[in-house]
Amino acid sequence: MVRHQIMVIARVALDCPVNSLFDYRTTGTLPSVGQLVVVPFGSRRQVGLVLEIAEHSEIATARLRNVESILPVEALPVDMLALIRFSSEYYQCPIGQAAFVALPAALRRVRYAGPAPQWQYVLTNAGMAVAVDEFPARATVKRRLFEALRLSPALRRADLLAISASAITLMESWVRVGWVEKRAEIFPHGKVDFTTNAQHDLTDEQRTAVDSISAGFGSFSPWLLEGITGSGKTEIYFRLIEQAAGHGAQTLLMVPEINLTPQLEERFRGRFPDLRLVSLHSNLAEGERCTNWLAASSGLAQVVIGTRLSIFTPLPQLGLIIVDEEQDASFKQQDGLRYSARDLAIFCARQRQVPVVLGSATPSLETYHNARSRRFGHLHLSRRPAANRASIKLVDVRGMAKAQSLSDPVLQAIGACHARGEQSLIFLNRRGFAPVFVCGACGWNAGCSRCSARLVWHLGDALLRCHYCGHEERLPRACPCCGNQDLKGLGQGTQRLEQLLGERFPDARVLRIDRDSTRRKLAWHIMQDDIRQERVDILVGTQMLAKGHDFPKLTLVVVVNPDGALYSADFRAGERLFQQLMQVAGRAGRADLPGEVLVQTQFPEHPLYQALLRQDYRSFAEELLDERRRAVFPPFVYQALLRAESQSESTLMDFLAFAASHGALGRGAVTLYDPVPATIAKIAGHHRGHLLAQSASRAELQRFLSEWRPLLVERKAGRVRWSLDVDPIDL
DNA sequence: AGCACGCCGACT
DNA sequence: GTCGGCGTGCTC
Repeated sequence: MVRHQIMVIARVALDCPVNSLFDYRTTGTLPSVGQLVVVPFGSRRQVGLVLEIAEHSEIATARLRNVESILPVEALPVDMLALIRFSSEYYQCPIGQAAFVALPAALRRVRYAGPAPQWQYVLTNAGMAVAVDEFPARATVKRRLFEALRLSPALRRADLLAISASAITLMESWVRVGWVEKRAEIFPHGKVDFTTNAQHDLTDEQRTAVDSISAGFGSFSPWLLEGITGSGKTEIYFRLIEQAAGHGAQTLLMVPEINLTPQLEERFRGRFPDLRLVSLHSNLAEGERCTNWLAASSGLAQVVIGTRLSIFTPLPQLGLIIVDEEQDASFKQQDGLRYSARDLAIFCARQRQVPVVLGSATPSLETYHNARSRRFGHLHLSRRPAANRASIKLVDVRGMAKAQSLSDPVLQAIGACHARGEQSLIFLNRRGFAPVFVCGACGWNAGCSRCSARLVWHLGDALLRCHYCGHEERLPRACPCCGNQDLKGLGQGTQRLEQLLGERFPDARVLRIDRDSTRRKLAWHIMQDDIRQERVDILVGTQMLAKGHDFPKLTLVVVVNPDGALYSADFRAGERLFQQLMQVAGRAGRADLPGEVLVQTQFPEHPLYQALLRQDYRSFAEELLDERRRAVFPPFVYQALLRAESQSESTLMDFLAFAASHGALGRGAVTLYDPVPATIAKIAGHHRGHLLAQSASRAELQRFLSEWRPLLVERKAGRVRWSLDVDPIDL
């Protein structure tokens, strides 16, 4: 008698850009949904995620191959699988690629054998007996490392790297001589910090916020927590986390920048040395990230601090999600699975029935609108006490000679600040010496041959550099167009400001901080230390100085001509400018010193600046919302952007025209606009273009996209790289 | 994404 | 005559 053999099929998501699962036969131990398996795929073996178990397959039996093995990791819980499915559908990304955004790289290795221990270094009794003076005075790394060991109960790999790249080798040699013991532990104990550990009383507003949010523990409740720098948001987070942990619940705290996690982590550990905290961000070593992820997914970690990717951490006891600086653009992934971690946080909170807190001084209009229309609760923290709040002033530079980049009032303020022995920060979002290099005779200006962008003059090695493709060329001596030798740089870059300030204030120590000056490994780290140790008087820098860094002696912030954004093509430019200016203003005068912010502008009467003067984001946000409602822009409409690029302009335009010809799929509920060239129409020889789809209904837009995308995938005519960006934040 | 198969230019 | 360019198509 022929026994009918029941076949069990595992349907597996694999990291390849095909929006379907792959069927495999199973032998031996049956994998379960959510488990990671090793499967043969083409000529390779790959790790896949089992998403379904079935008894039949559409694929001919002869073509089916076997699941090779099951990785020694717990299966992903169903809510994580649901999140993966949702983000794949919503962001129009193949399921396999969505699945693997979630996993630490170590778990994607076919050879994964189990969790690697995470080492911590602790001084032994023998080590304690060593005096720092036994090291030669010039052995600075040795001294610093040893000092760090004595001051801290335990050092992790990451701590060592922060001290020096060679610290690990050094530490291992101390392990061998018996000064240091190496332990495998996941949760380092915080060094108790009595300054932050002091239980300061909450203000009434803070108390209200904590009580309102914690009343919603155990149910979905979204909150906007609005409050400027220094208004005490972090304290509210801490109290909530403490309460959640008290109930045995885990908290996910998301922050925008990798650089800010160690700072917050330190502070948190100091405050709650006994809470088990892990951090998750892409700067962690592969092993460490995996360990931390496992600690979170096992429920062991009570708190996870991380960047956007931490939204994909399975948290079995999740009780609270906090998104700090929710308006920050870094919560939106800009390639592959183009997710918004903030929006997914709201999805997760609903799915898991937990509160989600969106904290911001200057909320995104999307969030602000949600709060205003009562979909979100709205909590407000007043400004910090007037005594140490930065005052903002506008400096009208209309009619000022163009060449003069810093106005007299600004120079005076910098001088006065320096005279008081305090630090100032000059903020200019332009690297290099001069952004335009022109011929005085014929008007020729240096452009990039591969991009539709101007070359920027950089001092030092006397180069013209393209900020988009990295192309560099020598500074020409004569105009390549007319031979004239009268070539000059127009406009201001950070290098030119640095030079100017150096000449103007010869006794001040000027430090420039931008991507160029911090390119070297650890350079930025060292510079931050120099600033804190007051070895610097005047800082000149770009964006990167705006965020989070707390320099107590910094009391003056100057913003040089940020007017460009006022009349930008991007409808979000104004919103972003205000947010950025408030953020920069937050750098001035913390601690006990009053701060001052000067904004040099040609449009002092512009409503944005007028609202800024009053430090009144709300009235400005109201105005912007009104504008958006009238112009039918987000958040009153939903958008998806098709981004495409090709070496051939005509191939690009053909593709976009093809894409644009399917407007009928929208059934009248979706508008497809005409294809347009991107702001920078060509980068590194690739022409770039966009096509915007828009609808008043999120569901209609989704339905449209799910029918539209397969048509675009099908079409193969010429080399076009393209992607869909759902809820784009820059057009 | 990789990787293999498949048809057209410059080389030992 | 081949080596190799990347165009196209497939992976259960």
